[in-house]
Amino acid sequence: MIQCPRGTRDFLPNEMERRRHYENILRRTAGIFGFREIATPIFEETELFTTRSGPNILNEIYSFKDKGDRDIALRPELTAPVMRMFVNGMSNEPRPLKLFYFGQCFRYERPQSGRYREFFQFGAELIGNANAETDAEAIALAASMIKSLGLLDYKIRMGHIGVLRGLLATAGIPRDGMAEVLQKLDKKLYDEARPMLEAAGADSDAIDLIFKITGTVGGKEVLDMLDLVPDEAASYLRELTEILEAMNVRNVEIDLGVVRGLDYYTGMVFEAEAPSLGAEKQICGGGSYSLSELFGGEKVFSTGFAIGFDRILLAMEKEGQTFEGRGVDAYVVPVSDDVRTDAAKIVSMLRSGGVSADIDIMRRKMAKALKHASSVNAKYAIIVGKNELAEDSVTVRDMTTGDQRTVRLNDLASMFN
RNA sequence: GCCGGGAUGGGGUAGCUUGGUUAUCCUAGGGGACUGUGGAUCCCUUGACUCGGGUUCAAAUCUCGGUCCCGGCCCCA
Repeated sequence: MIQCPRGTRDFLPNEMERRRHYENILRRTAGIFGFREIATPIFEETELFTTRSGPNILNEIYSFKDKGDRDIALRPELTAPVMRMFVNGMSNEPRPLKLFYFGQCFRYERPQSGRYREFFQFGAELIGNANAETDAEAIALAASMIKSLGLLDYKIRMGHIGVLRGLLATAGIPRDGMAEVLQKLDKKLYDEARPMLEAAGADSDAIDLIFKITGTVGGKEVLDMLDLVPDEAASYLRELTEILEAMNVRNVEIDLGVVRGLDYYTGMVFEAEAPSLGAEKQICGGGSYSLSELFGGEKVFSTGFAIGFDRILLAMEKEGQTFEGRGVDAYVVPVSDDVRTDAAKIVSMLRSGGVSADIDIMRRKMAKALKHASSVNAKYAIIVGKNELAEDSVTVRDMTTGDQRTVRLNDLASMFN
């Protein structure tokens, strides 16, 4: 038997219906915020991703030569493709551009809980400016999306990449040595970060300050600590916080230890996590960045984020949230073989009227057909028999209550509106 | 890349330690009992030992390797 390739999944009808349901909630929410959907190719020239993230990602992506000897890669994320699209064809559009996408991405990684080789991301990019309003809009959308799905246990943390970089630079940490330290600070592994900072020549006062600032998480009061390190980031975050409050986004914690893995983030960065997911708990990540110039365009500041759709669904499952699929509205049951043609006319009439309608095509006897209607969650069974047809009518059975009544064919479609 | 646990009909499982008849049970699918009324009951039926090698008279069971799944580490653009 042939299995799914490692790290991929089949989605059966029930699961697919559930996924579509939540996808559409996200689409609607993005639309409410004035974002418009786009789509880019599943595969791109490999160079797009190495330009963005460096040659090392080749180990982590699906890349290959096509028959024309082109270097091709399955997209591992969507920010780079969107920025490519922007540079190629949208750079003269009125700004800001507010774009969102939903699609699968591929990474060649060891699968585990909440991590697949084919996974789905829902994301948004706001292209055009680097200011607090832009960042607030992006965070507000992300927060609203998570909320609209109905996830209960999660938190959003917001920081500023400039604060930490500034602190580390002041402490004398060379730029190329920052990544490793930042990573430890992000996870709040101070015991591991301290020797690294000491080795780089930072004195203990500087280290204490770094730990204090990255270790405090909370509301606006956290910003007061920034007085210790005068920086434009402080006033920027104050402004951003104010706008978020005005937009009624109140569940965002300030955490100056938030670090995103990539260099191209320029200012605000944020993440959302669902604690129930354990190791792969991050469900959303983003920030403000500048990428377009890497792809040959002018330099334009953007803010974007991506939501891990599979993970957020997983988190909702862990919260015990269930999804009830919808069956058809009407299931047409011919009482006997000699009325099958009439039954076909009736199901066709219903469908023309926009009613989701199904019909027995297994040539089952009536009792079995009703049983089947029940097992596919039909709301009503439309029983087509000779007696009723003589009066241009059918019997409509409510499958939940068992109530039956006779309905004239002319009135049938309208009873579903 | 590293560590651990797994894989038995479509789904869920028993059997494995101690190799031995036709591989257990529940559920699901198809048909029937029921000639115009579902979810009940009964009967019939479909359908599985992850793959490959080894040990053995004999392997679901022991052994080695592959594949895939689950959990953790690393990483996470």
